[in-house]
Amino acid sequence: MLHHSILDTLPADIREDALSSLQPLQFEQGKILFRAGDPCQGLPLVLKGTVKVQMTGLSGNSIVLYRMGADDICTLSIGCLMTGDGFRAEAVVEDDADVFMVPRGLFDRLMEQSASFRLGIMESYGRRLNDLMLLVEEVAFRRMDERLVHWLEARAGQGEITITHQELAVELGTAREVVSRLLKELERKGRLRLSRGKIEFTGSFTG
Amino acid sequence: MLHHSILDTLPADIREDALSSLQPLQFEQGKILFRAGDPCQGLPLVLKGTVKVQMTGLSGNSIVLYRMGADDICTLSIGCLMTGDGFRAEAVVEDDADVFMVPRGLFDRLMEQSASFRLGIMESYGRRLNDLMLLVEEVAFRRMDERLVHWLEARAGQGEITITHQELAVELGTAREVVSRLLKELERKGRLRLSRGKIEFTGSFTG
DNA sequence: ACCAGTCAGTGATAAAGTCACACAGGCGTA
DNA sequence: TACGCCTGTGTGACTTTATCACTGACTGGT
Repeated sequence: MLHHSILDTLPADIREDALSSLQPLQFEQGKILFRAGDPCQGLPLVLKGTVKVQMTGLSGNSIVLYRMGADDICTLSIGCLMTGDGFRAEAVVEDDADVFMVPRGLFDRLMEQSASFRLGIMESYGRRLNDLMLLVEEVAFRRMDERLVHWLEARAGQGEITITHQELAVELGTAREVVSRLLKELERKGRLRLSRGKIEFTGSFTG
Repeated sequence: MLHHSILDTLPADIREDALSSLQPLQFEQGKILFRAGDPCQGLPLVLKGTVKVQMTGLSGNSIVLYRMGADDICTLSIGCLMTGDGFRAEAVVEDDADVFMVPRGLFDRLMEQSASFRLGIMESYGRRLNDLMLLVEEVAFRRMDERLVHWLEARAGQGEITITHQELAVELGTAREVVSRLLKELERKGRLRLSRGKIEFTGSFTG
């Protein structure tokens, strides 16, 4: 259970070394893994749960940049770990999470000694860059109503979701009023039903 | 002159090995280093010149994601190199550029053998992630007139710049008409003078 | 001088962001 | 129970940005 696949392929001796110095840290939903400005304590390997990474602009508005799930690596931390700069984003635990915090020294050792570790890190970086590039494209050129419907469709499985309009606005990087109006429009069309802090999907939603 | 600082700090023997297998490639202004969909041939180390990386959305609109200058590394390529996926963006040479193309095998060897090379790669990745995060914030929350003025101010030193409204629109990820209108507004205020393919700044621009 | 291609300007309209405010639901306390 | 308080939602008015459609201006080649 408490296990991360980037450690799986390590040679046995190195893995022993790594695992012996790592304790899983537990974070409850809502906890902040790190805030903007915090120095980096180590490279978080997510074992379980989900964590969202969001940033707040000078305007005070926020936007979710990406999320991490089980087996993910918080690649963003590596840069901060190397340069000593503070984070520019914050990470919020969405579902109770277990995390290995890999300190700088161990990270350096693993990078030196394991080709598979290096590969895992490089792949993670690549994915993150890709995510961000796609996000830029989406924010710059896609229509908000489409983005909203797309976001909802990806989560409509359960029949309903618990989220406020404000939180949804941060997901999409827009204003609360815009979300309220677009949702109201969808309700008028009969695709969902709204109540305080909750969105219920009607059968016709995905269709 | 033809030199990249990530290779400087390599141990002498490794550096010999690397330099002996690398030929600088020359690209003229306007040349495409890679296009969306292209497979990755190697990791480009930029020795000289500047290269901009931009992507085109499904809508057909484009936006410049970041630029690379002398001593920069095209970190985006690493992910493609690892996974074998094609690029999702394209790289266009802005000022005549010289580039070392580091093939997969050499890259792996350098990552294995040199801590300073690893550090350089990690730092480059960190910077790129940061750039993209800031870009997301800018695109999502900043006003277009401010962004345009900011872009112009950063280049107003020469007194005039040669660029079309369409190219400027790609820089900012907006439509050509929007740029035309905002520029016209600035001209009315006396901050610059417009002519075909050129923008001249008046003394009052930066003030 | 003419033509084709590129570049720039602009009106009309739609989409999205901002500001201001009203009201509703839920919760604790007098 | 009644009152206030906080959070969440709805909406009008207005500004900014995006999109569509079209016009005309500049440039280089024949």
